Amino acid sequence: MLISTKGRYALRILVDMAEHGGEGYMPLQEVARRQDISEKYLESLVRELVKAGIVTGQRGKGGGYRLCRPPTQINVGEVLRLMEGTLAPVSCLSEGAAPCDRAARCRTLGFWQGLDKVIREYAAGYSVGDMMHSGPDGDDYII
Amino acid sequence: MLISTKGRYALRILVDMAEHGGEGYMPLQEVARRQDISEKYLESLVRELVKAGIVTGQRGKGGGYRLCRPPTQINVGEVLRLMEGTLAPVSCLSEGAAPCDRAARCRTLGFWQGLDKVIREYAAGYSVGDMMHSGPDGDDYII
DNA sequence: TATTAACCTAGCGATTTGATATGTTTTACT
DNA sequence: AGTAAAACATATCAAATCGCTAGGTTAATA
Repeated sequence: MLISTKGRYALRILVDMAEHGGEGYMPLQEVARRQDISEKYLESLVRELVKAGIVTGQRGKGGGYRLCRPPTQINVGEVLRLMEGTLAPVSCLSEGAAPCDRAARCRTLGFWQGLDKVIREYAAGYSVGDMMHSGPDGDDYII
Repeated sequence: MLISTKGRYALRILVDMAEHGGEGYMPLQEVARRQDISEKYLESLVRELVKAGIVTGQRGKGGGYRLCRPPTQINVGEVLRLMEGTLAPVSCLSEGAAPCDRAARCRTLGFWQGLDKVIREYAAGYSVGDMMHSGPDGDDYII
């Protein structure tokens, strides 16, 4: 499985905030209730989004989180790479991985590089804004 | 990470056998030495390939394994799905996964379905035969 | 009969996953 | 001033998975 709950939940949080958040801050409790995910677990995920400058938090009563950018400016690949550490399908293509000493004569490397490319390109072409009015079967996804 | 050593090693075994195997059977020891992978670990992987009818084994002296089909007839997606259980990027798209009750209103599902599709289509277009004379950077991969 | 190699089963340390628990600090409202 | 709400922080943990290793048994050949 390429993507764990970290990446999946992070996207659901962001889309939820994009859909239901207005001008002000949205408490995580509301997101957790709507998305039916443990609030405490979401907290740990959102903290990463804060560190990365994707959302920002406001403490205290009336506080919560909100997106730092318009949803169309939040790229899905960026979010997934942040939450999962990498989007590479195999470890030898991870960012910062030690270069494999078999690389020059590896018969499978070309395949993995190609796969990595299609994944990265697909994700790069998708934003949180694209997801906002999306349903199953890509009914509004046009490349 | 989408693919573990199971999938990666299985492909290396198959390409190795395609390249170095002639008419007869090739002992796994040779593959392990050339590929620098523990023979015992390879055994457990090859057994799955045997069960799936991709390679066949011959016991005893002079025995070993050989491909059941020409390399161009062995699809990479098939091998990876076998070894990894699924090629789906997220659990809700795995073969035989319980359908998610949020599916109808899930904003992220369309994205995942699209990603699943590009991965499946890419892998479906690649065979072990394609890998045989391949190097890094997809120098011989043409869609 | 000895050797070779596939076949089989069990287990195991390390890591990751998916949380839960228990707080502390900041802010706004009354 | 006091209280409630919410972000922020740290530790812990059970379960699963990964990447092997160990120690055999069975079948075929020379």
